[in-house]
Amino acid sequence: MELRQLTYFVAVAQKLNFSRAADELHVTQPGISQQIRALETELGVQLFDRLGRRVNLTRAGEALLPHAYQILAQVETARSDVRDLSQLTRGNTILGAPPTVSSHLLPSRLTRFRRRYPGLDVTLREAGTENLLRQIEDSQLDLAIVVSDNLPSAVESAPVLKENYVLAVGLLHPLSQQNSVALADLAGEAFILFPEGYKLREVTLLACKRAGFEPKVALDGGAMQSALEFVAAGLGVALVPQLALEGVKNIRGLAISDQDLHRQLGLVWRRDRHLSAAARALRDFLLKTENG
Amino acid sequence: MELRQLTYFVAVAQKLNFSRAADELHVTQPGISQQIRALETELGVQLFDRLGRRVNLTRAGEALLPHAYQILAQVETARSDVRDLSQLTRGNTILGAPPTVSSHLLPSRLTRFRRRYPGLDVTLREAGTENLLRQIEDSQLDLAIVVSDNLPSAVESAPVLKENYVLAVGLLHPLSQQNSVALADLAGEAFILFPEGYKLREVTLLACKRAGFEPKVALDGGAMQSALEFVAAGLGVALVPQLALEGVKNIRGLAISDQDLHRQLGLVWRRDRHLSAAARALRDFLLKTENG
DNA sequence: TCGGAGTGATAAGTTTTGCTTATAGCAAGG
DNA sequence: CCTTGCTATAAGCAAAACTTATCACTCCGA
Repeated sequence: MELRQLTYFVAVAQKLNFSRAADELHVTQPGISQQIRALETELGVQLFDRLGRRVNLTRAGEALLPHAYQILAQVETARSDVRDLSQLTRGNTILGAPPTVSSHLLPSRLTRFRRRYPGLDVTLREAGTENLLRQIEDSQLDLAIVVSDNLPSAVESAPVLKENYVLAVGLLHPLSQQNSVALADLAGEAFILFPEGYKLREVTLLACKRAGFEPKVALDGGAMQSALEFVAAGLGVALVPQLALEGVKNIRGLAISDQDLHRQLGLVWRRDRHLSAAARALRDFLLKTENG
Repeated sequence: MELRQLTYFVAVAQKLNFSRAADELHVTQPGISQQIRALETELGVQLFDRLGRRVNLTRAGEALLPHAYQILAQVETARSDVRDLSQLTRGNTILGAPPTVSSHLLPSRLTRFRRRYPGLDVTLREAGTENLLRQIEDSQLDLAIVVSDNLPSAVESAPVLKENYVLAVGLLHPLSQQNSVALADLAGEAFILFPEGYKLREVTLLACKRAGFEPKVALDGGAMQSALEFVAAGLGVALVPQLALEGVKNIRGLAISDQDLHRQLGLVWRRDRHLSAAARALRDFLLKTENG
């Protein structure tokens, strides 16, 4: 049983006329006759009565007809389902991002994306860069925004944003009167450190080391949200990406004058995995609207 | 999209390995690769990610898979449905018969038929011979038992039963003492006539005519059942097929000594229409158990 | 009642499709 | 680093499907 045969069968059953069916299907009549006969032979049943110039369905034909309709309809459904997926009318993409990016950069972008592609869903997963990269390699994520300094070779990337680190200080803190500060002057300040696994922790420690001191630690291991609250309360200072301070009250971000501290954010995806059309759409959308 | 391709696709999706799928399907691996690629090309989507020696479904592949399962299952259903019809596990046959046959000959036969083929239904339609033949030609009936003296050429037939006509008389009637009677002696009797369209009416009139008289009519146009009740009540006599008296009390059937009055019953079907397996089974069953 | 139009089956030849063998290319694992 | 296991590709061959040509039969109208 072949789809071609079912198609021919349905056409003949509708027209009750081999020649007309052949016209409709743009083949010649013998082709129809042959395929119908092949189908009849395979099923071991006659599907049509040929009464001289009149053609009628047999009982077996009547039994087959609804199945044939259903099968062909199902094929159409499958086709359009797959096509929808590839033509951006439907689809889901899983996007990973670090908390800072997730909460400060993505909401507006994703809202616009959803407006542009109403059928495309985005699932957002927050995690640190290392974690995200592992998930990309495991194909648990389609795309991720990560700190793209040294990426594994299995992933491909495109730059999203170059972002400076700034020193977050509470408004009551003496330093808050300045616009910038030299790290070298901060040996006496209490620092708030981020947990292991976050780039931010390494960056802070490295920067202080380069500035010639080991930071006094006021708090070690809180999340960004709580860290900022400590800063606002004046309990310490913290080195944070500029983005993290966007929209945050009671904190000032001071530029670092004596070191070039920045991170490069990149959008990454697995090199050898086929990106779905939806994922490609999201990628292109993010890259275009980030930079432009 | 072809069923072969869907079959291959499902096998590869299950095994996530082209070569193993090929083994299972008893083809070689390149055949699988080619068909999958053809399917991918047609759909305009990649269905699998080939990651070196690892194969995985893409989103599009995941979308297609359930459809593929469903289509293939539907094909199997269609196949077995049609096969059931042709292999006597299911089916319905429409059988026509005149009332006499329907009520006296068929009940026991059809009971045995149902016992032999539990899945096969028989729909019984009662009508006179002419009516039945018309319905056969219109394909409203699969089979019919009719008086098969002169049949149209479009039907084929097999003899079922040769049956004599007898004179039905009530037990109180003077003639009921005899075993046979000459029609010629019945000029004075009151006859009960059957409706137009029944062979029985013609036969009665013709027989009387040949015997040299026109019958006195006691009742014209009743059904067999009421006619027999009139006979039993002694209001008249009637020429009826022997079968009609089977199991009827208070009536005797007298053989006709001076004429050969009989009817040939035959099972008929349309010559050029394909008989369903169920109909063939019923036909063969009736012919075998009628005669044997 | 004959002839023509309509229609399906069949035969033969051609094109298309699908399968096979052989081989290349590539990644994972010892 | 080499072997093993896998898929892709190429080329040749076989099978399937389509086409043209023609026959046979029915239906219908002159």
